[in-house]
Amino acid sequence: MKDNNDMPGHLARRFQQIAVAVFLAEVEDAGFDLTPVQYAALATIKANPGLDQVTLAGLIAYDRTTITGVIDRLVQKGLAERRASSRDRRARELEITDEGRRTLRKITPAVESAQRILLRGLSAKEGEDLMRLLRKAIAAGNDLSRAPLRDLQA
Amino acid sequence: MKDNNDMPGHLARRFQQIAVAVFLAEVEDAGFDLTPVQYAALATIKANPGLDQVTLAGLIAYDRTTITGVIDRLVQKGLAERRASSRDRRARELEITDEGRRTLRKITPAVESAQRILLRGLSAKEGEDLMRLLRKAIAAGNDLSRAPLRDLQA
DNA sequence: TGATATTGCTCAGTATGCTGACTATCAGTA
DNA sequence: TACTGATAGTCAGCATACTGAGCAATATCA
Repeated sequence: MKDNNDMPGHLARRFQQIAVAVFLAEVEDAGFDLTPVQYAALATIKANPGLDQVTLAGLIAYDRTTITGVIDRLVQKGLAERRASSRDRRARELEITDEGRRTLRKITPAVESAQRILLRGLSAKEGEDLMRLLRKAIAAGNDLSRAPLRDLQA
Repeated sequence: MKDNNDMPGHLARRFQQIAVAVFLAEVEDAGFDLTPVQYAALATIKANPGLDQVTLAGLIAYDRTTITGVIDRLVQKGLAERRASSRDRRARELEITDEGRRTLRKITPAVESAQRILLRGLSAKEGEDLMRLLRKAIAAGNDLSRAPLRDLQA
């Protein structure tokens, strides 16, 4: 009888569950209200000004139907803006606002703290190993989900 | 500038995303309609007949408010039964049905296949290492989520 | 025993994440 | 240029996850 602890799928779920909880706790302690998903989206918008939603989704491996709601909430919080593209009238160009920039800057220590806490049971080397193995497994399975990671086409 | 790939939290999300996609695909190929969460709950009910919902939630680290809907769906599919406890009238005792037992038996190869696919980018040793490191990180962070893993009190 | 705390469960509300369908638009080609 | 297929975005619907509140029942202890 296989135990849950022998199932990588179950370990994946647990690890993610803890990651989200730690992130939210650290960010709230810092006085902010931002989810891991919203943070990743905002940071990626900042790094790629004017990108469209599909490109953003590809860069962080979100489903295109999920990103709609995430951006809705970033816009509602005044952290990002969505405007029609002049080149392609189907597309929306995304920009970070000054408020979004400020928030990102101030929230960074909490985000980094969350990453440390998530690995607190491991030595530095073990943490590196875990990340390396996760990256490798993820790369091999990238195309198995509906929302694979995609590079910038540039 | 820290890349997403250097954030264990982001890797956790991607790994879990792929794990769910692989599980659902394998199970559907086998002709069944069961989510990873439903599978874990059903298998745990089978292994611990008559357990109550809070205990079940603790054994698989689900939130108590999440388990309600999961069990609803297992009951609706005819795979499990929920009955009032005679010892404690607040509690519900959970049982697997014959249909549930049959489903579990027939679905096992697909579930095991999903676990293999999830690690297909890794060697056997790397897969073992990944699981060991995940277990260690999870153990250290167990109490950081609202739904920690709990042992049977017996 | 009676007041208080705790526990098992449910519900409303919010945020992912997905499937599948739909509209508007664009791109390529006959 | 008219047709065809692909693409960007949205929406409805379903299944986790969680917060916080509430109800009923049990446990505890003065």
